[in-house]
Amino acid sequence: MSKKYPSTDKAPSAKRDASRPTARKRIFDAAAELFYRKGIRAVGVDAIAAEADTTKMSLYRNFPSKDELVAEWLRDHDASFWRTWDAMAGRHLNDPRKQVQAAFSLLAKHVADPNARGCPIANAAVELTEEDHPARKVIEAHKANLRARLEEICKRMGARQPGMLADQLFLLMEGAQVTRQTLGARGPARNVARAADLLIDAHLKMS
Amino acid sequence: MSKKYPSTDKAPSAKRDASRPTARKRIFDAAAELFYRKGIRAVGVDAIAAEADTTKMSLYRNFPSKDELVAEWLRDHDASFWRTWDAMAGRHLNDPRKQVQAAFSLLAKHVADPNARGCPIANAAVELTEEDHPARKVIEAHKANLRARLEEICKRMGARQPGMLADQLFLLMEGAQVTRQTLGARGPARNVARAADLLIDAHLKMS
DNA sequence: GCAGCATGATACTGACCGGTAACTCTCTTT
DNA sequence: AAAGAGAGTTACCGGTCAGTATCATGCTGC
Repeated sequence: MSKKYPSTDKAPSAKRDASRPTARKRIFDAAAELFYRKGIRAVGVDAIAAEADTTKMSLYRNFPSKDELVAEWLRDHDASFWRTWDAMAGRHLNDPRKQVQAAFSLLAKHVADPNARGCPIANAAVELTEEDHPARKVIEAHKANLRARLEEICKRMGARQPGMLADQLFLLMEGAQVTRQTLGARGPARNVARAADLLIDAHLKMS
Repeated sequence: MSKKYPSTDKAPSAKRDASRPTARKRIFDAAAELFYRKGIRAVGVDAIAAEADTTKMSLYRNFPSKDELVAEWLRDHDASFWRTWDAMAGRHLNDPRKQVQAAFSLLAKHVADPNARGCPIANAAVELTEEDHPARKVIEAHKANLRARLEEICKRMGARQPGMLADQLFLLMEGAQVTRQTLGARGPARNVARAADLLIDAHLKMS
């Protein structure tokens, strides 16, 4: 068995198929799925290539290194995160309170997903400890941006201490994502939206 | 060079020294430090042995496998966590509110430590995704225990919905630990104790 | 028809992974 | 004095890690 198919056999084919995504896309999608589900360090480039139904060579033709592939995955997640966020914000343009509630509602829905394993960017922060890893600046920029947008909304809600409220809402968000991975979908993460409401009320009553 | 020291050379020595900790202890301490600082998967058994100033063989004489060493490290952390917790609780035996405040004060102090990198048990939950990893039951037991103790205190504080308040305080704790790793010691984690106070006040006013 | 390009296949490097075998040394206990 | 236990040393195992070289294949635009 396995004698590198003599020429009589039909060629391996399945080469060019208009409906088939490019090797780059298949690799990227496979990497995203495996990194998220199993963790970054737990997934090797061979496993990614196999899952993408291609070879390591195609991976290295399309991405300079595994580390850069990881960074690219996180950049992609960052972009899609903000697309979702902006769409949500656009639906409640003049109601900052509704914006926060919608954000926490999205979070609650994500955390309830049976396949959820927290925030890929926060998880990467835990796994990738080298200071010069290309993913680190993506991580810091994303979280700083989220924190800034929260503060902006808190200001528009009229909070007396918008920075502090933003910090506290941020902690709830991050806590829900990581708790998903220890106590599951039916754990404390369920109550994250109600906690946010309570904190907002408390801050607005300070005015 | 390196010709397995002819008998003329003094023996490698440095063998038995009463003041020197046992190989087991040195290995355990080195593993704890490296796992916490660099991450579990980022640290190999060779690195642990080298840091402990011994060899891999001594590691495997004292621990059945790396996975078990990891689990043992987390069990040790769990035990010392509860020793600290119980000491704290003992200082405020009849004042549950002071107990929560003391717990969050300890958390705030830890998060401010320049070498802190979050909760080792929560970090392990992010890194170790295999369901049958021996560390997983340590993780789940520890976090479930923490959640239960919080609820007990919330009951004694007279909260109308002690389970919900416990969930929300739990989210703040976990959020502070993970945020330490993305936005640093001067990030949102600074305000975790004040958030807890606000949530408790809000819940107690429901009565 | 032909050039260019994306893809595939196979084999390889050197380093590291977790884990083991076999032997020596030294100190402690009896 | 003998025996045993703890520890150190060296060498090794098969497997996987990230990353590369080389050659063949097929599709597409000119």
